[in-house]
Amino acid sequence: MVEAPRNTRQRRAVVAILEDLEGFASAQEIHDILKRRGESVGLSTVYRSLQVLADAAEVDALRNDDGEVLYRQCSAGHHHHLVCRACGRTVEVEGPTVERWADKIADENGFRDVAHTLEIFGTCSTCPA
Amino acid sequence: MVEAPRNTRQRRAVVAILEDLEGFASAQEIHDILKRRGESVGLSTVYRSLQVLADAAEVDALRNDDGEVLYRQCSAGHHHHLVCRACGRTVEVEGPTVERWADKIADENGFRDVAHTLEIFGTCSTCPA
DNA sequence: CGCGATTTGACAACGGTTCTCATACGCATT
DNA sequence: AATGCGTATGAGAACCGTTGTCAAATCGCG
Repeated sequence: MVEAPRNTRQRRAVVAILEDLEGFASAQEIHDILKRRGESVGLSTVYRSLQVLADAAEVDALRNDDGEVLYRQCSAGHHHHLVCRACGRTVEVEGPTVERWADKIADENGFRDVAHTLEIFGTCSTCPA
Repeated sequence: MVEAPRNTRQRRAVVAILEDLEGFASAQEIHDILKRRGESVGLSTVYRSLQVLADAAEVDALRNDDGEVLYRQCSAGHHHHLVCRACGRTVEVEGPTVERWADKIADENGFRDVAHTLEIFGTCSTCPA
């Protein structure tokens, strides 16, 4: 049995931010927001909390073009994202057809332990060009 | 009119490696291969060459889970990749259905300038678990 | 409370990538 | 061939996101 994680002020604060945000944000952005709110949390702790949450599949993580990892509180189950490059606003999308297609392709080529990444990036209607 | 890039020994060497490789490789791997072959090229130059090639769409670039950028000489036209996590061996795949699906989703949500990333990762038949 | 194990945070370290700048060299022109 | 201009190169430093370190703080169970 794995130890339950402790309920610390810091972890609660990080989770609270994630609940407020509707889009993806980087660890450093979340760290900045916390600092601005006066609930300062060490940067290492922010990273650790996000890792734990990501491992527990309570948040989704993806990498932007710059190689930064972005986090977001997401609904359960397999889904993909339509992300605004400008503001981070995100729509969760599902594509059962795509899942099947990817698995079939991999199978046909003899690949095992298959996973796939699929993200759609664009500029959302409320952001300027 | 843009200046044509110069035809240097170094750039030729990098291109030659890419022609030999069948899978994705990182800049550092390519740098190592060059060193092993005795055609040493500075690491900065390898990075620069790959950037130039990627900008010219002569090579494809993608990020692995570790955040490293991998490069590969690819055929023209839009396609995706089935990549072996272990050895980098890569199969180019096309999914017209997926393209249409992604564009439709983005359109329905009012997103412009849409792009998408889609890679399938697995372990190929010649690599151990 | 009191104790032990976990968590925190300031800071160092790390790894991939980019920048700097003096030198080398491709290439068009004589 | 020799010249000159400007880009390319390379060694090393700098950068930046992220992870590791470790002593001090703190959670929560008894």
